[in-house]
Order: sequence, then C-alpha cells, then structure tokens
Amino acid sequence: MTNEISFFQNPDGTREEILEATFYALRQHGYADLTISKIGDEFGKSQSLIYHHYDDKDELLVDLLDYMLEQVENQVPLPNQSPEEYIEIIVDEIFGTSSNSDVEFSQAVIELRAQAAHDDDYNRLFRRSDDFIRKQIARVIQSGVDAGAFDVEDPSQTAALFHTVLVGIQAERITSDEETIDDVRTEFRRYVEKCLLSE
Amino acid sequence: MTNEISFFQNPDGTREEILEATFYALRQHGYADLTISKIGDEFGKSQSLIYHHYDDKDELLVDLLDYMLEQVENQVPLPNQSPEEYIEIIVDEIFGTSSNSDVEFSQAVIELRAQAAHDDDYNRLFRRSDDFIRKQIARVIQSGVDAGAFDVEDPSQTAALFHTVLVGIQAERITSDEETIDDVRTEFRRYVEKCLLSE
DNA sequence: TACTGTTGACTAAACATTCAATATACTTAA
DNA sequence: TTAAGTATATTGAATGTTTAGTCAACAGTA
Repeated sequence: MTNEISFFQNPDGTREEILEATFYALRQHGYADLTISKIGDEFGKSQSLIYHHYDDKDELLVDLLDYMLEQVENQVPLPNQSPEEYIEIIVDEIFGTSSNSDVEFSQAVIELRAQAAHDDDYNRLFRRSDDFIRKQIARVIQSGVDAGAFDVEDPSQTAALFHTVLVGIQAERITSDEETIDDVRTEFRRYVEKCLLSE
Repeated sequence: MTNEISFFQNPDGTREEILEATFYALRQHGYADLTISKIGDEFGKSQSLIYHHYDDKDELLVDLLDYMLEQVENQVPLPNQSPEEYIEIIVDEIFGTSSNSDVEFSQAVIELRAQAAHDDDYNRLFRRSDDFIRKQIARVIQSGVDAGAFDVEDPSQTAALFHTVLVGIQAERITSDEETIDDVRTEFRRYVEKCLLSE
C-alpha cells in the first residue's frame, strides 16, 4: 500500500517541490487550515524560502490548482482505441481504483472546486478544465455515433452527464462507503448499456 | 428577484438568528475566510455575544451544518403522489430552479461537504443526510417497481445514481453555465425514461 | 434580586509577509 | 587552476495584522 501520488514523483525543480509540499499540506490540513508554515514543514525547508519563489500565498495556490488540473487533463485518455473501449476506460476512471492516492487527489480537487465560488482565478481554471474534459468525451461519443456503435440524442448532452457523475463521485467519495460507490457504478453501467450503446 | 433564503425566514430565536448570520457570512466570504467577527457583523450584534450562545467556532459551524442538512432533508418531498409524479418532482429538485438563493445554498453545502474530509463531525452529519435521501428515493422507486410502473435492476442502485447526480450538479453549479446544466438535465431525463420507466 | 442579553476592551496565539544576513553554486578573467 | 565576483538558495528573526476566545461591566426584565 503506497502513499505516493504518481503525479508528483520526481519533482525536477524547486517550484515543483513546493507544489508537491503544498499539495501534501492541503491533503493533510485542508484548505481552511493551510498555512505557509505548514507548507514549509512539508517542504522540509523554511517558509521564507517559499516567498523566494512565489509573491504570496494566493499565487502559490492558484499555481497548485493549475498544476493539478493539468494532471487531471493529462489523465483523460487519448482516443487511440475504439469508442466502445474508450467509454469502458472513461467509466473506470470516473469510478477510480479506490486507491488511497486517487481518493486523496480527488478530495483535494473538490476542496479547491468549492473555493471557485469565491475566487475568480479558480473559477476560470475549473471552467477551462471542465470544458476540456466534456468536449473530449463528447468527441469520442460522436465518433461512436458516426461508426454506428452508439445511439444518443446529442453527444454533448451525454458527455455532460458523464462529467456530472465524475464530479458527483469525487464529492461523494469524501463521505460515502465503497458499497454505495459500487451501486452507482453498477447503475451507471446499466445506463451506458441501455442509453449509449446501439442495440 | 429576491435575495432571501426561504429556510431562514422568520428566525424565532437568537440561536436561529446567529445561524442565519453565519450562513450569510459563509455565503459571502467562504469557509476559509469565515471569522467570528464577520459573523458578528452579519448578525448585527457584537461578536462576543456569539460566545454567549456557542462555546466556540467549531460548535457553531457544526450546528449550522446540522441545521442546513435538516432543511435539505425536509425539502425531500413526502411520498404522497404516484411514483411517476414523485420522480418528476425529484428530478426538478435535483436540477433546481436556478434561483439565486438555491444556488447559493447548494454552494454552501458543497463547501461544507469538502470539510468533511478533515472533520469527523461533518463526515457523520453528511453520511446521515446522504443515507436518508438515498433511502427515501429508493423506497419510492421500489413502490414504483411493485406497481409495475418502473423497471430497474435494484432500486438502491438507481437511487445511488440519483444522489450522485444531485451532488454532482451541486458541485458543477459553482462553475458551469446554465447551458451545461440543461444538457445534463436533458440527458438525465432520457436516462429516467429508458432505464427507469417500464415500456 | 437574579437572570439574560449585550458590549467593548483585552489577551495570547497564529498568521502572512519582510528583511538582513549567510551559505552555496555558477561564471569568468588572469 | 585559482581567485574574485555575481547570482541564487536558504535561513532565523522581526513585524504588523488578524484571529479566537475571555472577561468585567452594564442594561433590561421577570
């Protein structure tokens, strides 16, 4: 059982080291209790060094979100395989491996998403990332429709529901047990079969 | 266009007045920037008065969450009507009226849900509330199945997906435009028709 | 009188941020 | 190859502000 987050392995610069430390501190203490001092502790260096790389706390946190959403976008698989296989992969990614690190990453993302209600920078970054993911899914569904494999009303609408379920699962994982998540997975698979796949 | 939240109209005691003020302060400043002083400002009285009613900030916030989730649970309609009508109502509630106050209430709930990752009290309250809602929906679906109106694999699974979409929409509302929410609504209605209603 | 509501001033801790000082690494000229 | 010089990394201490929480006092009311 590893405790490491794959996105942050081998940080190649001080900036990435600080982002890594910020992520771990966020995970551990939550956004509301996140202080430069705690980030410094996780960083292993003094907190004044952080100000050598970032003007202030805000700039650092916006950079962290940017960095994390970049990882999220990179995790969306490329459309190399058939639409059917692609949907299979997407569904697996939505419901995740239930590994500790995945869950903790999702929780951090949701916590930052909540901040978007009061911070324009966060709002902008999430809009961009959400749009990207929705469009990517919609494109794959469209190609499945073109190939006759899928039968939907509008690929954008189907992709929108996929994304809502993705976000919903992220938020629910905070409190729900694995059993409930499994129920959602089963029902969502039923939806994919009856509402997406052609007969 | 009113700015009032129906849940908080006519607070009948000081405790409710403080909870109301706390909610407005949370809405306005966000959880991370929520201070007793700001709550006092919204309250219209001095902040030391708050300590006359609550031991500390934590107790107040847990009480707020308890209060809010009570409202959420009360908003779930009673199964007075037919299962078909009930599902119609539930879907409308999930996707909301897009009124300002509803959106702001949802945002506050999601922000508090994010805290459940680091606070056991929050976690417990959300578990209770989520379970309650899921079971209520599952019960209605079961009665629809019994009446021959619905055809599902397992009412609990269907209810679980309903709840995930509910939470997902709450979280997405923070950043998404109404157009995207409409897409989700349309697709979810398609799901209800093809996966829930009998032919 | 006793109880509740209410206040403003107070305290101690935590916090973001600054700064002067030191160390380390990197560059270049003799 | 060395010495000097410059940029960058790093620190601990200091600062001013914000914050949660306390408290003694005052007002109204039953």
